[in-house]
Amino acid sequence: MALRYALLGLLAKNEATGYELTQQFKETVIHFWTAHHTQIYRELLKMEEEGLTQSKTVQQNDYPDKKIYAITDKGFEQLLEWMLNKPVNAPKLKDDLLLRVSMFHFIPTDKAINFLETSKNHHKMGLEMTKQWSDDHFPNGTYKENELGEYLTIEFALRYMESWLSWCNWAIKELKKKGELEK
Amino acid sequence: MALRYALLGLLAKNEATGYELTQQFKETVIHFWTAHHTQIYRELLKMEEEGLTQSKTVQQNDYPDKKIYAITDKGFEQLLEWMLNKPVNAPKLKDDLLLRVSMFHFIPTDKAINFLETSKNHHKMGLEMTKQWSDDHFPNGTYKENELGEYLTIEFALRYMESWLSWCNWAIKELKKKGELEK
DNA sequence: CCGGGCATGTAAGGTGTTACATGATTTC
DNA sequence: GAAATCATGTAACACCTTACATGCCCGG
Repeated sequence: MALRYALLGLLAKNEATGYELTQQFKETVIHFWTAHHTQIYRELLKMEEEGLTQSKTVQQNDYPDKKIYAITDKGFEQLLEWMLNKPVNAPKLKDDLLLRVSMFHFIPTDKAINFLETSKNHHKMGLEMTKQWSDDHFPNGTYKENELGEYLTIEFALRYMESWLSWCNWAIKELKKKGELEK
Repeated sequence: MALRYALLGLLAKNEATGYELTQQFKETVIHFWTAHHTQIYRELLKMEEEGLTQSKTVQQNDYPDKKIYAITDKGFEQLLEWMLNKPVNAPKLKDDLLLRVSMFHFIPTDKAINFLETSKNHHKMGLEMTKQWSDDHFPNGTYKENELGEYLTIEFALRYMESWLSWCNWAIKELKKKGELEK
């Protein structure tokens, strides 16, 4: 059900196509919620059936036709009802890399270090890009009224990645310490 | 497929029942992978069929019978094959609270602060419990050979929760600042 | 006497992933 | 000449969640 509210939240700010919503997911929502485009399109169809959104199809000459979705009053009501009155579920993480880390005692120390170095680079790039995005959208820490949510969650994402990197450096040090002892 | 490897990883350390594996998930794995007991039982059945585990049933007088699973050589081979040669998937987070935070501009500031205060308490308790667990299992930062993975991932969990708390305090301050301006 | 722990599971439904399909235009 | 972008979706399958079921023991 939560994907639905994520989409309604975005549509409450601006009408958009499924494609645009997918892009927005990749830019900002991905830091706390993941979804594929196939899932987004499916959910948009269901919401339209239930009267939470309304769409208009726009013909284009050079590109495929597009379908612009807008939230309805009923949709916004249900969004607020969920936000204010539904229980907050516990967060769920699925981290493939950490799962491997939890079994590092089964593999050679140098391979373990390798995994962490690769992951460190990914997170470094992610941090750089998110920082850039944040600077572009909130110059000097200023934000518009309807950007409060984004402003708060992007800061979360930045801190999360920084904390990841610092943990990663610590873990690499621990493994190198262990590697030295093995020689 | 990853749940399977999480279970094999635990079984490679100690044979265990589905129930015990569920407990272990709640204690340590939950910091980077979530699974319900129903999923765990089903996966154990499938793995047995494929010869990755072997089980023996133990009769008990006061409690229900239990089924103790052990990893097979084939199971351990496949675990290593996955660890070393399969691509590492991107991490996936689903955080209901952050999803709401991303829409805080739709609700009154005091309600938003309330959400954060509640969540802060949850994370505080989680941090306390995890700290306790960590101190019990790794006194003075010492760990046994086959505990390396747990040692590294528990440190991750501690840092994650600390970073969460510090973000939460920052966000509450931002909201209070905003609340003042609105008066 | 009620709730929680012990211990296992089935069944139904909801959510997520992967592969495929279309087809023009722009960029390397 | 190949790949990416725009834009939408279907179908099949894999995975996850929720509700239900059993039944005894122990502590408050």
